[in-house]
Amino acid sequence: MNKKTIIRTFEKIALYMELLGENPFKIGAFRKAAGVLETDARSLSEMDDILELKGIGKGTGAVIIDLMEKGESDLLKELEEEVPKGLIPLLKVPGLGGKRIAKLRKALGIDSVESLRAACESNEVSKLPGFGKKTEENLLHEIELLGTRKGKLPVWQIQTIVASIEEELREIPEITRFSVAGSFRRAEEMSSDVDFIIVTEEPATVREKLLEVLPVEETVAGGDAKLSVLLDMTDLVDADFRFVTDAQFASALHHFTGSKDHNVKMRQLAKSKGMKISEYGVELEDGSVKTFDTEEAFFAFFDLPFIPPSLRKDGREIERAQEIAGLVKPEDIRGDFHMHTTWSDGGYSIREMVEACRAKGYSHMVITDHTHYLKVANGLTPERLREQIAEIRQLNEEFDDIEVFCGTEMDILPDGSLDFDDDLLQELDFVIASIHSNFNQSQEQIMERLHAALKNPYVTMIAHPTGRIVGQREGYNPDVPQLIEWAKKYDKILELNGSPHRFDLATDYLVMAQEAGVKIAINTDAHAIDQLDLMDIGVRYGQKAWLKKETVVNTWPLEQFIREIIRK
DNA sequence: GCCGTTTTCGGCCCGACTGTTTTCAGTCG
Repeated sequence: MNKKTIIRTFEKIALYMELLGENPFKIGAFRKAAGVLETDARSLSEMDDILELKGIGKGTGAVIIDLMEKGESDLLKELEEEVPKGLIPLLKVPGLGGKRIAKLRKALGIDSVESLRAACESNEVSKLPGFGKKTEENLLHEIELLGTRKGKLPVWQIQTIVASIEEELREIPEITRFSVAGSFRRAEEMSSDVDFIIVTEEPATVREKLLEVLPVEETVAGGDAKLSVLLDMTDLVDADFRFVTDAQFASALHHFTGSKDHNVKMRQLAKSKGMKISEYGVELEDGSVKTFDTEEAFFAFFDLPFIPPSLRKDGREIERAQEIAGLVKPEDIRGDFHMHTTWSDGGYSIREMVEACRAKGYSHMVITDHTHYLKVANGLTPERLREQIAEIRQLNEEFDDIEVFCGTEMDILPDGSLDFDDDLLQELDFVIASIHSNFNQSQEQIMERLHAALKNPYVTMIAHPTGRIVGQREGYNPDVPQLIEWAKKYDKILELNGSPHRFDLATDYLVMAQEAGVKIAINTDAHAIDQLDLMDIGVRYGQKAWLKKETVVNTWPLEQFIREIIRK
């Protein structure tokens, strides 16, 4: 028996109870119990007090005992016998929740999507109390759409969508200010929708203009407080716009940034002090509503530091609030150590990249073009690299406000050898090693390749260590705990590639790496000037792993960087 | 079902919108 099984059992029980239209708080109790086990870092064998945990009581405890003693849960078995499996997909139909499903089943014997479709078509549903013609039509419509609607979209796709919506919002004069909220603002890897907070005195006008300028496929809901639409932007995506007054902005932004669990925890905290949080402000004991100029002021009102959106997750961030001051912040970053130029597959010259980094106020940077194995990227031969080194050294003389270091992003070849000899590597300041080929090798082969790079005394860092593309490609499946152990042993940096396509290493691995005492570099891997701006989202992603400022080598002052990182 | 320095009963975050009602239930986020 392992923890995962217990968690899954709780979730299944909750699901079946939902289909039965059970008391939502009872359902919530099982979900909460699952969450308690999920967030506890210990393995099952390390938890001798599992029945004592807050959130585990008589009912949930009995399930755990059942699972431990018999390997199965009587409660779940009973539920599985009682509830037809065909009902489960019905929860995916928008507009259908546990109560309505239970009613449909009781009144009409609905036990699957198909039987619901038939009942709608023969107009039986609209005859039920609480249901009507419109509901029946909507259900039929949603059943048709079932499965065609896209699930969550990866952050890099959401980023493009957000940018194009923001362009439209800027053009509407009735909007005084706005902000994206929701999971994108929290730097989540995947989002199921996009949320915007809009300050306006004329919500109806703004709503009509939005419906005009956006590629609206369907209007889900529209009132004076919000507009919900389905947009057709390369993919179909749900978008929510909330209209608030200027005074309500900070509270609304906090509320619609979430996460849900974070909000619940904040509201419980307020409640314990006799106050009530809503998206419009904080209702005090005397019934008056206090609003805030900024989210900072909102948190300060509850004696909390500003909790960055990326950290707003399961509510535990509120208990860990005193750690936040020591975490890496975008403004701590002093340099970017992974970028490409026209020498390989980048779009801008070295000089243009340097100017762009100067404009960002960086004190140092590393140019890291590809190496000759990567022919598709016009990788540098040893000769061209030596020419590039000369050019960088000369260019560096021109600037006294930034230090430009010579680097490379060297391929680790399929046979485990490196693309350049040590003689050449030792002429460089900073050597990145990375895998761009033969992802389908066995884990042993992949690890041999990584080990070869880590053992090399001239290698500084492993870039995008797993090779994943968020929401699209798994990568080459390295044994990451082993990789972290080696990085520590050979004193190498592991990258958090801040490009939203990658976010590599992922959060859980970053936590492991930091705990192991491994240094992390957050880089943009920019192939163009504007991509240098990805540092911001990269850092915010890193905050999800509670990366401390000192863990992230990009925050180190130039002198420390030279002393501890640059090869002489 | 779980919880409790006001509690072992009565709460459990809060509000918008839709469609059904004729004041509100259900769903959603």
